[in-house]
Amino acid sequence: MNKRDAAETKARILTTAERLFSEVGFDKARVDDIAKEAGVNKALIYYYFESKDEILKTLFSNLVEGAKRMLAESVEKIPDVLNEDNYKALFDVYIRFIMEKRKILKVAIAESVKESSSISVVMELGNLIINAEIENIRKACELKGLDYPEDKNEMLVTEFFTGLMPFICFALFADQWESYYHISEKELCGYFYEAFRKTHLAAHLPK
Amino acid sequence: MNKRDAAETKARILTTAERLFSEVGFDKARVDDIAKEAGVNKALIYYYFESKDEILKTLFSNLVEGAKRMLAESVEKIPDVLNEDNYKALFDVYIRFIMEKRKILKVAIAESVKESSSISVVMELGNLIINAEIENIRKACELKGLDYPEDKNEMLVTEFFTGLMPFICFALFADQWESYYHISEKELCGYFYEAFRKTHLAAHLPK
Amino acid sequence: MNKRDAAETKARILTTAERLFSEVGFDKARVDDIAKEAGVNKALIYYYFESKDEILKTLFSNLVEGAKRMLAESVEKIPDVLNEDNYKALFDVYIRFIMEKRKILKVAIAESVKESSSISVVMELGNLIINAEIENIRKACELKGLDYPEDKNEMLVTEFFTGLMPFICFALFADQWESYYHISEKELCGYFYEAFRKTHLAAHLPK
Amino acid sequence: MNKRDAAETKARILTTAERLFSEVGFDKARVDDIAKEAGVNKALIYYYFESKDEILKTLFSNLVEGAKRMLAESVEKIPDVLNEDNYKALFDVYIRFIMEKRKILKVAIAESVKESSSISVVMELGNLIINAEIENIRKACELKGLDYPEDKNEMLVTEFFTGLMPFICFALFADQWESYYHISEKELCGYFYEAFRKTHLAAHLPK
DNA sequence: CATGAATGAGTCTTCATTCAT
DNA sequence: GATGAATGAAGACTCATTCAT
Repeated sequence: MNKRDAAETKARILTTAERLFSEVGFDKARVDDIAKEAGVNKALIYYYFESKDEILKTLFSNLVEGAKRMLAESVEKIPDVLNEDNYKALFDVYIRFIMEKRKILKVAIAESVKESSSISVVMELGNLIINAEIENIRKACELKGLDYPEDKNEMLVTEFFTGLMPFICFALFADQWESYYHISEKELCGYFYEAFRKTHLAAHLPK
Repeated sequence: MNKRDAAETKARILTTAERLFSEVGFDKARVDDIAKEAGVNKALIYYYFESKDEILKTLFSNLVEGAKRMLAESVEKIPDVLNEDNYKALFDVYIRFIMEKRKILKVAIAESVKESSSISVVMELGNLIINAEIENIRKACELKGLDYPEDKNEMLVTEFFTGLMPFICFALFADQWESYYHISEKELCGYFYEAFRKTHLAAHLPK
Repeated sequence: MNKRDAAETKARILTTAERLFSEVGFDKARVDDIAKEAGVNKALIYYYFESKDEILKTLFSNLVEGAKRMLAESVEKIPDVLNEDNYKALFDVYIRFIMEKRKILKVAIAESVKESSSISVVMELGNLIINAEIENIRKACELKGLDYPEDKNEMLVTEFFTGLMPFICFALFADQWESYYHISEKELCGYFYEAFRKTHLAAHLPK
Repeated sequence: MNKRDAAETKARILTTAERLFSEVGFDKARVDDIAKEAGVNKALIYYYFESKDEILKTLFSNLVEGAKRMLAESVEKIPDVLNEDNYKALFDVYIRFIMEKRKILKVAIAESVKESSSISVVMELGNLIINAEIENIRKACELKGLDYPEDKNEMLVTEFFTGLMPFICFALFADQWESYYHISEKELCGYFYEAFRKTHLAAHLPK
């Protein structure tokens, strides 16, 4: 096999692992099943990864890298986030990102909640995103000549718990919500934007 | 041993299981360890519970029962939730509940995120709480002679994703937050109230 | 099962492990096979022993204990070892001990030769035996009014490499020798005593 | 690569395997590690050797060939072994050989002790050496006009268990002995010669 | 109620060996 | 000769659960 194929094989292992981890949880996912469903020999998994743990770490660091890329792109494209159209554009970028990563996000939440995970991915990822967001807001305020809220801590808390977390929870529970309340993803997403706009955006706008 | 002790033993098993489940996750928690740390013989656990799964189910249904009790009490004590003082009182009730149950909530989230859990506890619990909340708001609007928002779906989405989820995530990540950002639980809680008030309450109040 | 049986089970595991370790070597011996041949469930082995390694350690410490007991008894029963009849009696005690322990001795040698084994059992066991032997000689010299050899190091070397090692190697290779040179164990043992007497005892006797 | 390099590669594999086998034992030594430490691709090992077993066999047959060479040379150079100076010279030849081969000797002993090894290297090597030795003695007796001991079996036993085995055990345990009793290799070797001379040579000399 | 002993079905990981290029 | 990728067959250890007393 040439390098192209080798990379593809490794990627297939990662994708399969991600799916299985999210479906049954990291601990219950069997390396045997990853191998079977990825169509590779089990030992090959250990040729590419040191352990089941390392697969997870790789997935997590891919997630963080993805977030960094997403943030860099969005900061470039969307200038004034306090303008409502732009806000919607940013919302869409986030939603797309979060829905694309929903599988690994489920795993990230489940694992981050455990005591062992010293610095959990969720904290790492969260810190990244809320700081970017705060920077967005700072720049928008500057642009608009608005007062920039001075309390960094309060901003962090606001962005994390009432900004980011609703998003992540949306990724976590959108599908269950849809079947529980018999509503389509599109509708749900619409409602969610409304809810988010009225609560989170509102808090950022000048009264 | 008399019934007093038996009940106490069973409770000790549950408390220990809850702690271990939250510390390492349900799947990684070992019945052996529950036994050891609860100071009972492993076989005794199987005398009281059919299986490890049943322990979890018991914990989950205790959680739901607790939520029902909390909601019933709060509805009784706090009439107009759109009044800010009352809102703070309700916030405190919720925070106390959620922080008291943080351990089992971690497990609930981790398990609910899996595909297997057909009707996840989080959806069940969420449904309970957001409906109570909506009823609270309805009554407050009635009391105040305000227009009651007609779109039930939007309210549900709002309450779940921007109301309840921040709370639950607070329970999930408060401790990690504290050590990550070097801030005390009390301060964090203060910031969280501010954030919550500015986003969520704001959305409910007439402009 | 009562304590009698439990102890018996544990002993059966040890005996079977000892046999398998000596037959195929520690590394190639399978825990599965120990279980099967001891007639116990594999998991039970891990109920009694932490690991395959711990089984080996137990066997080794039993060997050392056995040696201590043997030495204590022989020192009590046999006073003047430089008297030839007594020397033969001591030889018989050693031969019996070494042949009884030949299985675990094979494992001990094979493992002690590896670099990992910081303080190898063979050194530990050897030290025990050669010091006892030196003490025997010292007492015999005293009894007889003979000069006691003053160089401790030379005595240690002599006892270890030309006293103990031939014995241990006898335990290691007696069976192979018998089939290679078509000679019975009894004959071989007779020749070995002669050889030992002429070399080792001779060196201790006054010229 | 030309033949020079190929031979050198093969030799490097053998040397590395010998070292690893002696350090951790044949069974625990991994072909992967041999490859890595020899700086060759793992598959290349299988180009030169049929299997891991064949590597060991090659090492063992090299050992036997080396022994034959050593014996042939010593028989040529050293005529009367019962003369003490010559005896010392022979001792030195043996010691040099045995110390040079100590690594593979450790493996040989560890493997020979197992039941599987039908005709163990140690028996083969031993037979070679003790027969040469007996022939040495026979010639020396003839030369000196001494009676040559008639019992072949007793001679074999003597040479093997009290002559060869102390030497081999010296190779096996010299390093452990040095660190255990805090003594240099040179000192140890001196003591060993004394011990050997007083026990083994003594038995061969006319009283 | 309580316990020490026992078990079946996993579950991760390893490793000698081979294949394709 | 040389190599990266791939594989089958194990192997140590685990764990929820049950049994006998």
